[in-house]
Amino acid sequence: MLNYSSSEENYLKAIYHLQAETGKVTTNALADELNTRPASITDMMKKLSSKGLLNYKPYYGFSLSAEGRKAALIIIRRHRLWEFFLAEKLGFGWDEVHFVAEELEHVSSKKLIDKLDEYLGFPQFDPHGDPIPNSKGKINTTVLVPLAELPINQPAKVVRVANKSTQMLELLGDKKIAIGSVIQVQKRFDFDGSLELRLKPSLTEIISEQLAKNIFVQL
Amino acid sequence: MLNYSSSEENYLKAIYHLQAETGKVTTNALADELNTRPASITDMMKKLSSKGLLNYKPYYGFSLSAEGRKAALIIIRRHRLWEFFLAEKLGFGWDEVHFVAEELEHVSSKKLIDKLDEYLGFPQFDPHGDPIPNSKGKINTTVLVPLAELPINQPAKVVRVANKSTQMLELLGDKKIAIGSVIQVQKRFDFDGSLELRLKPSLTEIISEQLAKNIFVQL
DNA sequence: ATTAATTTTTAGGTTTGTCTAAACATTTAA
DNA sequence: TTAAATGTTTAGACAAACCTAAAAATTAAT
Repeated sequence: MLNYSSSEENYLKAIYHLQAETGKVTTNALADELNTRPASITDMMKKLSSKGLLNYKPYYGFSLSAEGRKAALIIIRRHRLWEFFLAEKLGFGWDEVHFVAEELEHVSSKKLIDKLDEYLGFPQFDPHGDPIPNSKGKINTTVLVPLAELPINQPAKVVRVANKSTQMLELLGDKKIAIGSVIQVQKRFDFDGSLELRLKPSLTEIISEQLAKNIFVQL
Repeated sequence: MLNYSSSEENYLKAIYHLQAETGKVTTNALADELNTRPASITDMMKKLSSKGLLNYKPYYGFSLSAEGRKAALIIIRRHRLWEFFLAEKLGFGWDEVHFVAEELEHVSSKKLIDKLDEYLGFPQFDPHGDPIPNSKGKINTTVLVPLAELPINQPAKVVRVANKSTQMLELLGDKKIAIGSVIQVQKRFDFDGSLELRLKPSLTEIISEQLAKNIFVQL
């Protein structure tokens, strides 16, 4: 198993995420995601493609090779296992785990990660509901329904939140929405896409369309 | 609290250890400890002294400032807490923990380390018996007796091993010596300094002087 | 007390990962 | 369908952390 620098790992991860979320990976989108300049992206793309981790032709965009994808999933595995550890064992809030896991994910010992996985009881999802790849880099990719698209009066369970910002997680806390919450959409306001949710028989909340797009449910 | 690069942290730690073990810190000794060239040491000494972490005058050697010492102890704290975690919670062997902790120690979140400390039950010693500094950087410095200097027939408990190499830990495993073992020196062979130890009424072992110098006991 | 050996520092390079500014391609709009 | 806007790449610099080779300072030996 090869070893990559922290920078290389961050690029691989960012490419994977952009590919999964928006379908296409462009120089500017990556620069934006990684808070770097487009020129730095071009440089790193050359490097990673020379290592066979991605397919790249100038001006034609890029995508992860099979090897690059696998490397990205290993890094994502580390990240999510550490997030689980921080939340479950050390009592971190789900809005705090991401930042610390960004550092821990670059510790590269495979044995460490596999032992940690075992110690944690082979968890399937991180605290935000994202699936944790297994030690071979295989990931469970169930397609989930964004709350914004849930039919009226159809009960469903919150299983994932897509945005990890403190701001969003604070808002969710305020609305009493967490992973596992069972929700029903009582009304959809077409004007702005906002939703009236029923959380418990006696508890309803109004949420914006923007928030609803970041909450994923399972029927 | 300031933040240092992994390299800076490794230098601080190495200086601390050399200072504690041999009393003096020279350019060559440090280069040796860190597997770098003397020229690199000089470069970094300039950098660290300009940051106020050590006292340095060309050709006059160097020593940690109060701030540098505190920084070093924070890094050592992280290292030893991770070692404890790896051994205690993940089931790593004591010969495996050092290497992985070398990476984990550079993750800089103070909250992470303090929560980890709490989770582990505020351990006082790492798996090799080295004391773990507290969150303020204070370290317990009991002076211990090397087994090589233990009087004949005086029972004592093994509390620390100074060398962390796989080779030494393998040898200790073979001789059935571990932290906590109660030992008596039955005979000292002046020719080569080797010792005949009594581990249990029915178990004696011969060890070299070199090994005996790396084992520390408490009466 | 010179000379020799050793240690430390300086001078000048290299690699990695970043940057700015300018050039080049592609896409969009008039 | 050419011009403008946008997106991407190249060219050249820079800082961090390392290196080699040579110079300078210190220490040891005759």
